[in-house]
Amino acid sequence: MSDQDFITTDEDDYLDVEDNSLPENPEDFPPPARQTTAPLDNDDYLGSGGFELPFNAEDGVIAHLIDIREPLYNFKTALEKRLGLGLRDYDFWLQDTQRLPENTTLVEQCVQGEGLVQINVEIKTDPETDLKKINIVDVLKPADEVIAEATRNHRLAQTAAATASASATARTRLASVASPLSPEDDWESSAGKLMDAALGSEELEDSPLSPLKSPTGYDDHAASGQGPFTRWVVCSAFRKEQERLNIPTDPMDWQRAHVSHWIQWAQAQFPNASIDSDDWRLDGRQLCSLSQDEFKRKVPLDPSDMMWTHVELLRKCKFVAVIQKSPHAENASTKENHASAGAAAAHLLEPGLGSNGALGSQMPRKTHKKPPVRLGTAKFTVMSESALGNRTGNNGQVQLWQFLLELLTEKNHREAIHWIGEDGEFKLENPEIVAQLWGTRKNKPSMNYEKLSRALRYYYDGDMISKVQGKRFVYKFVCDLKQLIGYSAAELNRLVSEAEMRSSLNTNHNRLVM
DNA sequence: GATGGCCTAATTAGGACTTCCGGTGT
DNA sequence: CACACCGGAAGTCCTAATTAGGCCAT
Repeated sequence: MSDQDFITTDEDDYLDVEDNSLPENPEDFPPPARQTTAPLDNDDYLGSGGFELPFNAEDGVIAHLIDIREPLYNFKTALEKRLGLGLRDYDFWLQDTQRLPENTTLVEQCVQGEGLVQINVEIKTDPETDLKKINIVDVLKPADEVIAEATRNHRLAQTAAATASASATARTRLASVASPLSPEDDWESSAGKLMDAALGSEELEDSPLSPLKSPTGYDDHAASGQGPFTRWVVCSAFRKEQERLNIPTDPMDWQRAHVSHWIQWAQAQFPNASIDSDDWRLDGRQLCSLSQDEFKRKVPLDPSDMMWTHVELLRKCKFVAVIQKSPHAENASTKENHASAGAAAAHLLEPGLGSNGALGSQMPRKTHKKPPVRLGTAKFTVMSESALGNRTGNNGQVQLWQFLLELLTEKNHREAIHWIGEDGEFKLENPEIVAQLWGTRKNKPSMNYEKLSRALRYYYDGDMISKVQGKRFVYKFVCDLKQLIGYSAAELNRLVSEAEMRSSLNTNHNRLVM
């Protein structure tokens, strides 16, 4: 692994489709360990078990560098040393959902590769269950320079400890980027992340949907689309090919011909990797069970493990990912495409293009010559390619349709706005509440439904949202949500309904227990 | 002194609304 | 008559791209 940006594990609040599946709302999400976190200092040095990173007092998250091949009990020991606490009664939890045996390693928890990763944890006692948890909220792949600096600081600290006093500290100043790894990239949760990504809310820190944030500054980079790491995006071109050729979403179900088709595509996509298609006469099952060693034998030359990462995303997340091009490259490619004949249609399929290509061109607006609908910068790492913003306009700013989608994927806003049926229709059950929420998000306190509806009417000329005639407060997403964010309206509706149902069941269960 | 590279600040362009308002339909 | 809805017009806010100017090295 190198400076690669995997699917971030945080902020799965819209669609955590895993076992609990669905959008966990802010109030459902375990709060930062502020109240229950043991008092911590910021003295950083520690001996074995990794390197310390700054403790984020703001949200109670402790960042720590550790070799992912080390068993978790080593990490616990390191934490005990660092915090001066006994953590014997504490168990490791992954994002509050899955308990991890401490004799296992992160590698066993689906984090592939080797070397140092940054683990963000919170020490807490679950107020409901009284379980004592070392809750892993994030596993991040630090940039090389972060590791180098941590190592350097570690050595400095050791020297200081040896020469000065036992209290010598080496304060690491690691405000640089880290690349999130996913410790549990099953398909559904990843898909949920795609959803998050596509929604692309920019208000990472302020958003109530963002209970977690990286103490490393990753998010800033992610939000700005810059930073020394790679963004992976779902390749919409391949997705269309999949649909056209009936290639199953799950690579496990691929036949040899599908794998063959994919590897030929990959050859073009990863020209620097030594891919010999003859080595890939496999079916999907074989592909998915490929070990890293076997992969390396097939692809001995794989700069920055790009191809390997791609394969991992394919196997674990069930999507074909490509590297997001830089805005400049993106723009250049857009220009090239526009310059070429038939570009308008062709560039929709071209990887790395901004959504203006995919969406905007379809959505002219009367009052503006240019396409009205564009996604802002996504706060997440893996996103639907077509959902990426371009380099102009409101990049980084949430758009109304995104915001509405966001609300529509949260069960706790169903009283204000909810899906109707399976065709993308939705109703503002309480338009003024929705308007207020929108106004809050945009820092427009005087926002009301009248103004919000005007903004919605600007969408009518495009292919994003239309009005459902004759139904009060009912609008409809007329765009291809499946293509855009990976979920159709029907699926979103179903998922949110399920989440709500589960939530009410849990509530009832808790009532019974109490 | 001329040229080129780099950096930074100012300007410009454009997108996505926001605000206001007159009008229509139910 | 109330209210949802429509759409024109002007303005605001934001981001990204472009341009201008200063500094420095060659």
